Order: sequence, then C-alpha cells, then structure tokens
Amino acid sequence: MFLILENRGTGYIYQASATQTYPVGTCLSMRFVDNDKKYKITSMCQLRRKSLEPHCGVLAQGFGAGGLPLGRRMRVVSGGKGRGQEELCVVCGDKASGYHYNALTCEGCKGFFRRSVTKKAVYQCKSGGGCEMDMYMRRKCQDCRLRKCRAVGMLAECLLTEVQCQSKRLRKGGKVRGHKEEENTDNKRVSSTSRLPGQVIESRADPVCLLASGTGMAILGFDLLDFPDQSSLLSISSLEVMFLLSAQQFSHNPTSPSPDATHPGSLFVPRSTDRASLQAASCIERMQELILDLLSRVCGAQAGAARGGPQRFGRLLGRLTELRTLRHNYLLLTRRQPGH
DNA sequence: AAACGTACAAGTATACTGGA
DNA sequence: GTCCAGTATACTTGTACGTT
Repeated sequence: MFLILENRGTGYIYQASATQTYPVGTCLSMRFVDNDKKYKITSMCQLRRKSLEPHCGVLAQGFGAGGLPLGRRMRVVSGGKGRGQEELCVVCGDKASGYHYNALTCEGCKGFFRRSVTKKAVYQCKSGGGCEMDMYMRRKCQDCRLRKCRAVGMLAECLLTEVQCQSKRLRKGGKVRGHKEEENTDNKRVSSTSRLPGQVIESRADPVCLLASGTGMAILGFDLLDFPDQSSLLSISSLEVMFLLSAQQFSHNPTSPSPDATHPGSLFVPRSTDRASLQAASCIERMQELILDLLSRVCGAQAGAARGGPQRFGRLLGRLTELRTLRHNYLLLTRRQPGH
C-alpha cells in the first residue's frame, strides 16, 4: 500500500520529497508557502533525514485531529495520576510543574516567559492577537502566548535581574556569601507582593464591559471560592473574597469572548479608543491597582504557614485566573442559551 | 518542597546551493 | 531567470537538573 504526497503547486514539501515513496506511518514535517497546513498525505513515505524517525505514530503537524505539536521528546504520561487530577498550566493547559513567576504553569511556558522577558522580545501575532492558547498554538503564536502569560499573572519582576544573576554565578564560582545573597531572595519575595499591583493590570475594559462581565461572576465566584478543597486549603476570608471579586470586576481578560460585532448577542460593547474611554480605562486601572494592593496587604497581614505563607497572594491570584476561565465558559454558555 | 536559572538535545525557520 | 529539492545554519523550544 502506498500513498502519494500531493504537492499543491503553491508550496513545497519540507524534509520530504514529493516524488519519493515512504513507508506507512512515517512522520513528515511539511510546510507550504501559502501556510496551509491542511495538506493531504496520500502516499507513504520513506525518511531520509535522521531527525525524522519512521513509525513513531505521530502525524505531521496540522494533520492530526488533536492538533498536538509534533513531539520533540514525547513525554510518557504517568499512569498513576489521572489527567483530571493533575494541575494544568493556566497558559496552555499542559501539565503544570508548579508556580512560576507567580502563575501555575508548565516548564515550557516557564522557560518561554523567562526567555521572552530576558531578551525583551517583541512578537507580532499574525491573526490579530486572538489566538486561543493550547499545547499546539503555544508554539505557533509567541505574541498570544506571551500575552496569555501576562494575563494569567506571570510577572517579569519575579525574574532575577542581570546583576542578581551575575552575583549568583559569582557566588557559585567563588562561594561569596553574605549580604548580597539575602538581597536576592528578599527581592524575589518582595517583588511578588508589594510591586505586584501595578504590574498585573491589563486593563482595557470599559464600564459597560465591566458591568456586563460582572453579571454572573459573583455567583460563579462564590461557588468557586466555596469549593471545599479550594477554600479549606487557602482558608479564604470573606474580606479576601470581596477583594478578589472586586479585582475581577475591574479586570479585562483578553482570552474572554471578544467584545465586538463578530459575536452577535455578546454582552459586551465594542472597545473604543476615544478620549473618554481611555480616561475611563485609566480610572479603572487605578481602581484595580488599589484593590490588588489592599488584597496583598490583607494577605500579608494574615500570612502564616497554615495560610499559604508569603505566596498566598500569588495563589489567590491563581484563583482569580480560574474565575476568569469560569466567566469565559459562563459567557459561552449563556450566549448559546438566550435569556440568560 | 518550591521556584529559580542553566545546559543541552531536538525541533523549526530561514538562507543558501545546485540541478533541471 | 525561475522553480524546486536538498542542505546548512541559526534560532527556539522543552526537559532535566543543579542551586537556593
């Protein structure tokens, strides 16, 4: 049995020849000038490049139904823990490895964020900045990935500065201990709390959007915060709940359903860039700063080992991210069910 | 244990070359 | 000169691991 690789004329096949035959199950990486990934594999192929191993069971990118990237070193999902029990990266949905730069992320997003910040990378989305981030798209759109990283609360301030890294390297080499060391760790902790409020905001919201997005949020929010394992783990006080929900009211999530005319029935109104709207946005931004500042103080005042310690504020912000996801789903649901 | 940085193997994009 | 297949190289990504 043989398949034929169809060359569409507008592009070319990468790392494989259209005129050659290849064995079944071969992975091929291809690209076309017109960027159309839905090429048709109608033939079997034989690999010539060492990097492409035959019979690996993965289709070339853009071809599989799942849309997962062509694996580098494919991870074996451990059988002990089900996917549902694993904590997922709030950026791409991959398995999270812990809190990195103030958000629950996978190692990939952690590295991506660090590298992007370190080199002050500026990316450009080819689709207008509306890419839905998942394990496939994270490699396709750096701009949206970085934006999502920031939106979920990842903070550049949590990275060590160049100077701090240098002194760390020096210490590693020369074992110089003392004053600077404390400074480094202190800065790390301080930056994730006191400097946070002004940095978290991605506010381009307007009052109508805020009011609309708030509808249902309170209900969903309390449901989430009352969720037994969540609330008992964090022991969220009513004061903190109030600040969290207020902060949500004054935030904008770029991944939420877009407030534009392409979504009939949307609760939102189109974004405006006129002066009044910009002033409103600025005002809202200040409000959110204030709320988050107050929340960080409340967290600081109540922080103890049993209540999550110094990372409590970050964890609460993580809950905020979950609230946003819930809101997103809620809006999608209500859009399908008129009357809500 | 958690969260950071670093090193490195492997994947991907792009530039370049040579033949038809 | 143009197109295309193949190769070289630079850049990016994700994982493993050491350090604090």
